Amino acid sequence: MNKVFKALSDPTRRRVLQLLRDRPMSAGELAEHFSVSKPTMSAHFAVLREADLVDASKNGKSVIYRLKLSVLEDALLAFTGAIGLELKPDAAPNTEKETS
Amino acid sequence: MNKVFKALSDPTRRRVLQLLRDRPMSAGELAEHFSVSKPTMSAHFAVLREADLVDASKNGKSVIYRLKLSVLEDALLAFTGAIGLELKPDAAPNTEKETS
DNA sequence: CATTCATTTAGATAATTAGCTAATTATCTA
DNA sequence: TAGATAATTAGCTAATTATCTAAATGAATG
Repeated sequence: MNKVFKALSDPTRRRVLQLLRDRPMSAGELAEHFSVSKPTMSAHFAVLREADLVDASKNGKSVIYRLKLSVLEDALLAFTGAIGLELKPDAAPNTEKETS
Repeated sequence: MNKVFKALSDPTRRRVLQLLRDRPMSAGELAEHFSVSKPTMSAHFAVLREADLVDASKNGKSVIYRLKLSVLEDALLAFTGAIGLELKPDAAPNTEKETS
């Protein structure tokens, strides 16, 4: 859980997660949304992978990142639960486009 | 919101919030729960104040810290909302002892 | 098979952070 | 008013972080 919160402490990384909410995206595609260098973005992706918040899979020349929503949800619920902030899952509709 | 997430990125500070969930506590009382020096704890309190996650009030020689649950809740809901993680407030039962 | 394209690794740097001890400030009490 | 007590500020260090450019890796394609 610590790694998740560390990962969330940077606005660039939070925004990456937000972008991945709609659909999986390649590293380069994600990087286009930010004004920092590719290697810097690559380092941010590594932090997100390390926290298990995203999944990376290679597709040809690209690396596709996917949001692991459940990991985020679990960490947030664990924390809010411990704090006495009873947010609870809302059988949450997922906005992502269907892959099937 | 960035300051809130920065504040939450340290386990000591998350634990402080957790302790304050039960009741307001003085700086010294809080510090007893940790194995770091008082000045270090004081710095952590400053970060939490800066993020508006706690309220500090002087009472004689002591400084009493209180959790500002709503600020935490707002930040978390703003983020989870943006991410498409529809946690929602649960009319949360507050464990804190009544002050009235 | 040499080139191009996508991404990551290496290596450097500046800024931030968490930690410490010592000193200061503010308040209470004998 | 002279301690004693609670907390913060000052000043320091070591570790981590976000950033960069240049180089390396891996995969597709002429």
